[in-house]
Amino acid sequence: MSSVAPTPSPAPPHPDLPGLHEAVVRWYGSAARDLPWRDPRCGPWGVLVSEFMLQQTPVARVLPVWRSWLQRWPRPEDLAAEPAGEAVRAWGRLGYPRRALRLHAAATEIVARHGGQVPADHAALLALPGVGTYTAAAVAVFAFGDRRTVVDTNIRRVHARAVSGRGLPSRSLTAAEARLADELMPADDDLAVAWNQAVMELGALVCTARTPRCAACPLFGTCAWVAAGRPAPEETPRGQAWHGTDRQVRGALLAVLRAGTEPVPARHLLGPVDPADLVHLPAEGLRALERLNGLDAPPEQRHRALEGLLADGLAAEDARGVSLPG
DNA sequence: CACTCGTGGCA
DNA sequence: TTGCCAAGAGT
Repeated sequence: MSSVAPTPSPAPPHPDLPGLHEAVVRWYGSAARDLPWRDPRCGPWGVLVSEFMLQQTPVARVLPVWRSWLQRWPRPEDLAAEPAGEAVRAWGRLGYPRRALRLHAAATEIVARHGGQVPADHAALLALPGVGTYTAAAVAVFAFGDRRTVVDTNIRRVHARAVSGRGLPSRSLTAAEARLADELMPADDDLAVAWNQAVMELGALVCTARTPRCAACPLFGTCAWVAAGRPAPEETPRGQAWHGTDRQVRGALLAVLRAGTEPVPARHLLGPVDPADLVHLPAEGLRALERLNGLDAPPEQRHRALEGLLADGLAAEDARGVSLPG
């Protein structure tokens, strides 16, 4: 037996995993926010709705919309029973309104294929429109208590700093990162759920992107990034263009469509609009039109933005009767 | 993999 | 004031 080559033992991801788990979960117990979708009585539908809304959107802006949404549509079948346009309108100013369309489509599919109940099965969750890697894992863990690795932007940042000693994670998720996240997971089911939730909260409240509050961090003493002298990030994230792009125009068009209670002719959206020509719109719609008129984007850009909206699934009836010219 | 898709608060 | 950033998904 002495001739057998020694099996290379994989390097441990962290010198003291139990200590790491204990420190972060304990911190969560004293510092976590009291969010309604964390209430055990919330249910899978409330969790699913929250995860859709929280995609690229801060908690503070989600809270009021989430409350009114669940009050109006307490079950998937309640949402599925209404036109997708109502979902877009109720989405308000959360941004990325395609999420509203996909949430409506997900509710429809939950009714059609899962008896109106949010599926507990991870593969079934992943198959729902608008549900990707993160959201499927989050719902499986936070709504159904699965032991599954959750990786979001907060968790990636905590891992990158506290464990890997880097200023920020890379732009896109690497295989090494995913493997590290797996290796850091507690073996115990309940502790794994708490770990996922706690690391995410730590990234959201303390280990923030721009000005981390290291003095308040439970990992300050063991953080690899602090130990390395808090080196600057290796790659800086790319900016998100807005001014002068059709993205800006798209937002203005959406504001008009949301506010309108009557069908809005497409020609009113494509060029400068005389508000006197649209007296049937409520005040909010008029203000949105004034904003649209104030944009410096050329008419061609407005055409492309409107066509982009329609291509995204804002069909005529969904968007209160918008029709293309001609 | 790089790119796009809204919106608003804050450093 | 301007740019960064936020519980991603789909292509």
